[in-house]
Amino acid sequence: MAGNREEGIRKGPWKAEEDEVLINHVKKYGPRDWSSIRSKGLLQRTGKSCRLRWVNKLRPNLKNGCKFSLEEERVVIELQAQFGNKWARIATYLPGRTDNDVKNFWSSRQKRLARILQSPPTSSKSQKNKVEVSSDHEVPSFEARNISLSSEGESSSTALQSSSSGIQNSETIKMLPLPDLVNPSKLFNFDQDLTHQAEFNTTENNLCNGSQPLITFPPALQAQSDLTFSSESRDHLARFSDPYFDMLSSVDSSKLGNVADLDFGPPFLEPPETIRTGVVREKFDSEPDCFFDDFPIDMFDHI
DNA sequence: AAGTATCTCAACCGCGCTCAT
DNA sequence: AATGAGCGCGGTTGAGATACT
Repeated sequence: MAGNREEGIRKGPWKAEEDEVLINHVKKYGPRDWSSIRSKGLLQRTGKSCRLRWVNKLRPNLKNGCKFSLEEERVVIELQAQFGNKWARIATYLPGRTDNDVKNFWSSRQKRLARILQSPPTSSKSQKNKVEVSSDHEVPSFEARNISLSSEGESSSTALQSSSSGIQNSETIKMLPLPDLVNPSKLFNFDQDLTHQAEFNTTENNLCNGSQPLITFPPALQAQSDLTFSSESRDHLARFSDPYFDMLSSVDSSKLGNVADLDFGPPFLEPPETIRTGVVREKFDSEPDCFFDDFPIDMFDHI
């Protein structure tokens, strides 16, 4: 009876003895014929389970228990934007990482982002960044406890920074309609959307011409919101849209305490004037644990 | 110190593809 | 050509660890 056959299958955490049997099998026959392990009576595990265990845990040269480096994060972000959720493919670019590792990394990153966008303000400190809404959509407040600053910024990031610093006050920026941001299906590609659907015009004309929007979105996204921001707000928006500016990952707070000494790479080598001299940098030094606290209040007034 | 929230990781499940029969 | 087994992949879940209040 099939039920009896299924009953013999072990599930759950692997024991050391099972690992040993699996390793011996691979030594003998190579990483294949997974189903034969059970049919030979070596293990009461499905072939699938055996393969998974080997690929994710027992395979040589795995970086088990080792957090993703900034470089690895950068690669994942870049390749995810390029390939989508092709974790196995992305993992091939990261020696020692499995598709499961990449998948877990991305998943927790997205969860953090989702929570940041959805969680209500919990303190008087975060109240100042509370989003005022006039629509009937439920709108998240913006709060983040951690930021991560990739040391691998690219020229696009630098371009964004310098672009932003050139914007004059009261320019109009087309933004992704908020309801789409709140929609979970969109939410999980939020940073990707901003990064890849927005086109940032960095021409000299636009840097100097305050009447033109510097951030333009594809026509499909331009329909709804015309938002007006101060130049400071736009600086932050540009950082938001930088694929290598990962505000969501943890960073050593002790290092942030002396942020001036850190090497942030290109995005921070030429920070916008507001960051170099203004209140943003000052706050950043003193209160590194709340990214959105750095945003001027006016930036969300129109959402 | 205790309770709660969040994160990380390992493992399972279902689907689809490939290949042998 | 049809079928089924084996495999690979992406999505999801749950347990334990850690951080926060």
